[in-house]
Amino acid sequence: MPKTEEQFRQMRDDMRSRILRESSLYFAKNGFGDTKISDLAKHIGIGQGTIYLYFKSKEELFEEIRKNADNTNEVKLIKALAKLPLSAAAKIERISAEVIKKLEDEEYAVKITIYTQLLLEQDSGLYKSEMYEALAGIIKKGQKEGRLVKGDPLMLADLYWGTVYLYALKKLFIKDFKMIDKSTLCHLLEG
Amino acid sequence: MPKTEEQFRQMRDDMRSRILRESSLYFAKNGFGDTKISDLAKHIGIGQGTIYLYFKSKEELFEEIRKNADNTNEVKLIKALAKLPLSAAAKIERISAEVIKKLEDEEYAVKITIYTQLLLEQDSGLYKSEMYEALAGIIKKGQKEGRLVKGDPLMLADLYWGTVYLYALKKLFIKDFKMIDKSTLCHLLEG
Amino acid sequence: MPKTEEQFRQMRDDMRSRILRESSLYFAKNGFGDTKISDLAKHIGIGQGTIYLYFKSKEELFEEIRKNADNTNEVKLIKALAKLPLSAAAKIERISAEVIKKLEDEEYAVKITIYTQLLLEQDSGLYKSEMYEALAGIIKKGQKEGRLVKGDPLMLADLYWGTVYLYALKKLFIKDFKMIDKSTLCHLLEG
Amino acid sequence: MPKTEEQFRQMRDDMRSRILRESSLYFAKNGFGDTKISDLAKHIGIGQGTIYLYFKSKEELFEEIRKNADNTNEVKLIKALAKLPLSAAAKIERISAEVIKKLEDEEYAVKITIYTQLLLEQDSGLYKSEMYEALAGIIKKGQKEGRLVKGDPLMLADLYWGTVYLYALKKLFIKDFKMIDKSTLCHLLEG
DNA sequence: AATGAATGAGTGTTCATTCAT
DNA sequence: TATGAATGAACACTCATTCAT
Repeated sequence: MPKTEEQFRQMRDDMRSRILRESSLYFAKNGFGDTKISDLAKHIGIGQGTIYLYFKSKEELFEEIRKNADNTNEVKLIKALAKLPLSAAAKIERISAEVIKKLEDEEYAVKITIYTQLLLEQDSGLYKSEMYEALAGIIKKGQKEGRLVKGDPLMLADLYWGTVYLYALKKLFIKDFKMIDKSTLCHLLEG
Repeated sequence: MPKTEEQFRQMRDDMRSRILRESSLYFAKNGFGDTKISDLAKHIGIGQGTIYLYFKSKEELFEEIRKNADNTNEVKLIKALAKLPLSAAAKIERISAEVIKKLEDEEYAVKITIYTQLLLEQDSGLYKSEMYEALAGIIKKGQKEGRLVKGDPLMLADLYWGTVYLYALKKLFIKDFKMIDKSTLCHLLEG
Repeated sequence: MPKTEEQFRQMRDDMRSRILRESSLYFAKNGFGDTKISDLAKHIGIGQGTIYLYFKSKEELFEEIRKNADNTNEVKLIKALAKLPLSAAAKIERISAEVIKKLEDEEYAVKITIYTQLLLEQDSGLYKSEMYEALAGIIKKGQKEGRLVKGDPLMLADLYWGTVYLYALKKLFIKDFKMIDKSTLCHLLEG
Repeated sequence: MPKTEEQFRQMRDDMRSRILRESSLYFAKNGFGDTKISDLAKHIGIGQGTIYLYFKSKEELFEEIRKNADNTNEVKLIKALAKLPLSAAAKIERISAEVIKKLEDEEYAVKITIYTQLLLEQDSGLYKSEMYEALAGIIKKGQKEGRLVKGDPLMLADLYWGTVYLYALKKLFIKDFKMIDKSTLCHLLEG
């Protein structure tokens, strides 16, 4: 037994992450029903059986992917930003720059895609998400400062994140697409 | 039961339309792979076999739906509008008003959804669509008039229609959602 | 809809019974793990899918078969017999005649087989079965009458039914086997 | 680690025997199809791969077990006994005492179980077994001596060994079961 | 024409077997 | 030699499609 417990754990975690990562891309592009386990396994480059060593079923794998598609980092970023002594417009510029940069990474696009689709499927409305509310807070302040467009802050936040979702979709589906530029993204909220 | 030839034709056409209409909603919400014929039939309120009296296969039904999801009317509207002696801004306002009104109808939302997803799946890029090009034409003129935002007209058209797609999705998925208002939609293109 | 509700129910019940009957024979001969659904379906002469219209899973089908393998009729017979004004030896002769006659039917042999294997798998011992206890009651009386062999009545009942199980097995597995004759079966309990 | 050739051989033989012993118990209880190699390995307390160092396949392991379930010793015992100047009844008593004593050992019960099931699965009938024939020979003589029950000697031998199989099964499946006593076992054949 | 029970090709899942360590 | 993670052939199960009514 030349492997230490630690190395062993590492290998298992690596494989699990790999499956999650590759699967989320595949599911995001093809949907649940149109994704065959056999194709998925081939795409990842492992045997079908291997998937079942890490996940009980296709269903469970899918649920795990959805669970991982949280927005904790975005929320933290926005909340931290909100406290800084900057104009709302400047904050929105920072957020936009960050988001556009992150969208270069396909994994991030997948995360945005899955997260947004989750929100759509809960018919509770999109407005209960912390990410939306945090941005709405900044927008509200910006409107008082007079530099942002008028309108319900939550609806504007919704439009903003919706647009981000739009470009995440394009990232995933369209080869050689052109990313929205920062000024256009900011313009959604700016007067 | 001496029904006329005409009545027969009418009944067949009615059923065919009904299946197409209800199916397109179902496919738009659930995707192709996640839609079972048995569920679909139950949703429509007919037997599974009945679907096969009107369509050769699930695939053909889906293709028919995609074929119907054209944008001929939008293109006509925009092209007609383009020729009128109005400012680009006014034209965009007219288009926006029209689109927002049409989106009250779920069927229209389905059409927009399916059409956009079709474009996404062709990785040729979204920019070959006549609908996009027609709008881009108006934007180009508007930019010369100086009233619209700067930027590649085609990309701005893409943003515009993408946003429309976004609210079509919301219409389909979210009970009691609030539609984007005209001024916000116009603001996407206006300075 | 030319079928009445009643006819429809009848057809469903018939198919369900047919699957249960044929499956129990197949499972009894081959065991659960060695029985393939595809073989089973072929054996019954129906499609694989049909089995799943009536039973959720292979497991559930198996459980249903076990549930049906009760011994209610035997217990009733023995209890009724117990009350009659006959000698224990005569009663045992009647039971033996009945059992040997029933064993001509393969279905009965299957029932006995499955029932006995159920008892074996509960490691509670075989002695909690009503069928064993009812026979033990008759044996006890017979021992007082002096015509039966000595020994723990419950253990003798166990030997008796065990022997019946043995010949049920032979019925299922051996082509052209010779059934035990009544006098030999009775001799197990008679002095 | 300078182990001698002999020590190596010994270790290999020990492991092989251990796998055979534990597997035969497992197969006897669960059947071939219901026994998973992974469960079997866990039960034995070795890795799955280890089994394949000693046996080519699950099938071969099973065949090896069946091969070992011969009755050479019983046949020898009975044949030796047959020649002795004893009454048939005495011989049967000796056989019964021996069998009951051996059945204290679970391994012996496994052997009987597998051997009998082998006979059942050949639908050639149980009567071609040397063990059955050897006992039938003694029974035949006993009937002439007038001390044994009447009936076809081979069928009586069959009943006798079947009963032994019955108690082997109980030994394997039922915790705290009570073994048949010698007089009851002998009574099967005695008048 | 309309139905839904029946079918079997296709997909999800298991498990005997291999192989890197 | 011993291990158990990885594999893919084989099996359980689903669902698009057919067909008897």
